[in-house]
Amino acid sequence: MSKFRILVVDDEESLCEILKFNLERAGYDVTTKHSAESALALNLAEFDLMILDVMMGELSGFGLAKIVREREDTATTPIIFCSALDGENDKITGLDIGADDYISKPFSVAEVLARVRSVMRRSGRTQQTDEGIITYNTLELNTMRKRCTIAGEEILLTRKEFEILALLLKSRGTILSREQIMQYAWSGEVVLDRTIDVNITRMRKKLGEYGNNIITRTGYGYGFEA
Amino acid sequence: MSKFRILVVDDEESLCEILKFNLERAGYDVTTKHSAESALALNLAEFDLMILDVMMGELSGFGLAKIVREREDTATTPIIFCSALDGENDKITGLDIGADDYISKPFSVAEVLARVRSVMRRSGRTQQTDEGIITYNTLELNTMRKRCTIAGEEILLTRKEFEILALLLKSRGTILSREQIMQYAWSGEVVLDRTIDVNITRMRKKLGEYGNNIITRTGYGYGFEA
DNA sequence: AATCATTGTTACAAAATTGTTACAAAATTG
DNA sequence: CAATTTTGTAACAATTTTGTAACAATGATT
Repeated sequence: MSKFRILVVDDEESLCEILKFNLERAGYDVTTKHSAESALALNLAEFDLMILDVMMGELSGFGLAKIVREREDTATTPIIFCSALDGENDKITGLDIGADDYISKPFSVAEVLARVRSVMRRSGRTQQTDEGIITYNTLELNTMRKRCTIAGEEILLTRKEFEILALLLKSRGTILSREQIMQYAWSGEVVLDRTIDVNITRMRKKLGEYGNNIITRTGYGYGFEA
Repeated sequence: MSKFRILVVDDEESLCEILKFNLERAGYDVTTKHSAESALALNLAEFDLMILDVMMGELSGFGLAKIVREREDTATTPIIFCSALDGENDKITGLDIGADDYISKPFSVAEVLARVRSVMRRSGRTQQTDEGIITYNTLELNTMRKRCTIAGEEILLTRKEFEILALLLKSRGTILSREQIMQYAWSGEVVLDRTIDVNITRMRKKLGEYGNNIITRTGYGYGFEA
């Protein structure tokens, strides 16, 4: 399993450690640096996401970000900025979004994780099928091995369940009609609508918390949402 | 065609930097100012869009907006307000002045980009959907997700409500007869006229302020207006 | 064959939605 | 302004849609 690699650049050492600890626990591969300059010594192209402090030594987070953007091999790497609290910046906290994002200190671990997930989702990196792996947070579907894991723990899904989940995850954010789901997971074979419902129910149970991510839009169908 | 020029006026320096960084990356030409007074020193007519903070020093964003509206050469420049206050009163004042959009802090970069795109679309008189998303100010209908949001906040619409609203928004500015609405949202199925009225009522309630945009033309039908 | 996991179907309960009606309010018309 | 038409909307009823347990059918495995 290829983990997502995150680079954290912040001059506050303790903050780096906290982020590293928590992000690693969430299944990410984390590298920390305490200055923009030392970060530049790394092969930046290998990171999937960067979390940069805005206020840092000579070269600020923005400065580093500009360099990252200019390099062809890192031009599209998502960046999350964070900056120290100064009262006014307090206003900018909260919200979960995508693309490049902004977090102001102090922030909660949950907040950072939410941002990271969100950015990952937006950038489509979670969908890269390099190795046929689809992930959402700690939920992982390996389409080659036909295996599903949550935080490394294997969840035994049956074939139909796996196919449906794979489709829902790949189409994350869109509501799929039962027709569409049937077309994909049953390859055109015709079964009753209710069969899909039943399979959804069975899957939700197995997925625990993640089961709640499978949403129902009455009258339309099902979808997978954050 | 030259780049789209955006003026950002906000006393929060870090926020300006973030907006500038991201908007520039999105291909816009961005100028930032930290007070309404310093913004007035610029040739305002050269901007295609302004993003103004409401709360700022002596001359507020509203004050600046009024001046912009009064000047003949900037009277039609689109304005997006942002503010930490999200009271209804603020919102109304802003929209009365002729703001094209309103974002309340905290907001995400993605949100701002979405609004900017939306304003550009409208000013370019190309109303319509990109990627199945229909917007009007902060009201957004995502036809893939079958989701309706107002300033990012989800509004739960039922299927019929969603279909009707989608039709009204797509046909913004035209009055649609109940026949037409029925044809679209009920796919030809026949129900009483009054059923549409009831669905309109239900929707208006859910949409809060935007409910007022759904207008009644006695004897004709309904429409969505600015 | 016996056992087991998977899958589809069915039936019923629960939830959500939609439609209808009745009366009040508003708009229009004579 | 009174009469009439049209619309707003609360309340209720009907219908549709979904959740899910239970069971049956299928096919794989021992």
